[in-house]
Amino acid sequence: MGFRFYDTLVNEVRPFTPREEGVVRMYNCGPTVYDSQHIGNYRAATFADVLRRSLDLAGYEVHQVMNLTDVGHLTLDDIESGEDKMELAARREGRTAWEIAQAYIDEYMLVVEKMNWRRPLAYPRATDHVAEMIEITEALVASGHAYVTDAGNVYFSVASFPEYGKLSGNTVEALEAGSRVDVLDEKQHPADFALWKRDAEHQMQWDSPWGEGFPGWHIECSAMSRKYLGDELDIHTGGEDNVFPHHECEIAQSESFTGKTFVRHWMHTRHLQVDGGKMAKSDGTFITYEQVEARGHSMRALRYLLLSAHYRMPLNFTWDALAGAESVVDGLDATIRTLTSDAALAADPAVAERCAAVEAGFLAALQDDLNVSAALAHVHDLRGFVNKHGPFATADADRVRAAFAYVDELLGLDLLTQDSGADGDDAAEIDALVQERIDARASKNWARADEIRDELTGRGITVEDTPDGARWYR
RNA sequence: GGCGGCAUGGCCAAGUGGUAAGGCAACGGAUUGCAAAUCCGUGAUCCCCGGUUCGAAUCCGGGUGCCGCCUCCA
Repeated sequence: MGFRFYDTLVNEVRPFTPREEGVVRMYNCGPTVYDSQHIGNYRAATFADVLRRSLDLAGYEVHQVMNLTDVGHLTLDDIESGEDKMELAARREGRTAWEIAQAYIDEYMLVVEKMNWRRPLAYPRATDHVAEMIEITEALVASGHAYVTDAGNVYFSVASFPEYGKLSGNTVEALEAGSRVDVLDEKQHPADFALWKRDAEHQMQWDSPWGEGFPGWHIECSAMSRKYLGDELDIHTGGEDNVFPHHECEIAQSESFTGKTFVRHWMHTRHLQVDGGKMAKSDGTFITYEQVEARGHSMRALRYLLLSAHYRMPLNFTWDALAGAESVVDGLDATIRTLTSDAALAADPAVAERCAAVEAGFLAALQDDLNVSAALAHVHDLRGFVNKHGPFATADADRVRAAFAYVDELLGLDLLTQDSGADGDDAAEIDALVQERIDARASKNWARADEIRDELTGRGITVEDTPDGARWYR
């Protein structure tokens, strides 16, 4: 069975078939780097990561690209009052737009590490691809899909693309009627959007056939996806807000330019809510990894929380929910940490059988439009099975670890490589204390035993007594 | 104002026609010197009203609430 994904274009779940067998070309709308990313942005990136990892797990060769938007992100339809996000941030922070972009890209890459998102083939920056954008814009002007105004701005003409609106369900007529923005005289239709802008105040300027200026926002994705993945993409993802106008405009540009179907499968994720309400970059109420860590939570827990809900369902972030996710991750760690094997035992056929069933069920759930919640039920089944099983034959223990490694290809929690802290500088000292406690317990000196355990606890070390002796971890 | 999505036990969250997955928390029990980890057990008729059906969380209609898009935003 192959994958089935919801396709925003047709509003239903349908079979996914890439253009080239075994290869998936996927473009993810990435961050705009004029500010820190918040956990809402993390959800979108985690969705892209889950999708990518699911395809990896199923054996596809995934050609993934995620853009970094570092220019042109302004209110395209209103040049008079519109403000470029980069320019605004530059003024706010007293730095140049270029410095702003680099600083937030650096921070984003830090989050990439923390959230354990697999790296795409490329993270192209818009400012590095202005030439490609100009190339498409020129062609669109030449073919009559775009026009140049007296002011030197270039707009795409939605009237030239009859299918405009097919992704979002908007119609050109409805957009015109519902327009809340004053129509610019220079635009032929209120829904026309900018491909190139001239603004002497703008810090970022490039030469173009229409004079110095900068590119519109939408054109970057058409240009960069084409450069790295070709004219026809298998999957294009983004947040639900990207459906309109961004992706609608990309379709118009790209398909007018190439004459081919731009994207075979459009996938969008719902926004994250916080305490039941909206969370947006423009609100100033956003939560970042810094708050999560300051509250003593791990990024693994945040990752688990964000991936545990279906991407098309609302997910309400609460600190309670994050604490719950922390418990789940701790539980998985505990199961793997306490997994024991005994070379004298004979293999139990039920182990390999159960592991295979878990893996198969896990993948099948993912193939069903990324039903991660259902997939997680299989992980918990494996966990319960292992906890109840007792010591494993060596080969069986390896099989269990392989099964956890399999699901971790998706979960990305580094389940098998958690550091127990046993190789720390003070490990020998801790071993000695643990041994002293063992002796104390043997002589029923509970006071001393508890004293030692309290001291270790204070140092962030947990001691567990088991039938096989005591063990500790940080 | 227009368009769209969602509403499942304390919390997170699957399930699109046949008598409600899974997890977290809580509580009771086992185990433990006490813990930790682990095991066993306990909870919902699915926002409200009406309809279709032998049968609905699942389909249809109405209502309420929340969210999103229409304007930069994952």
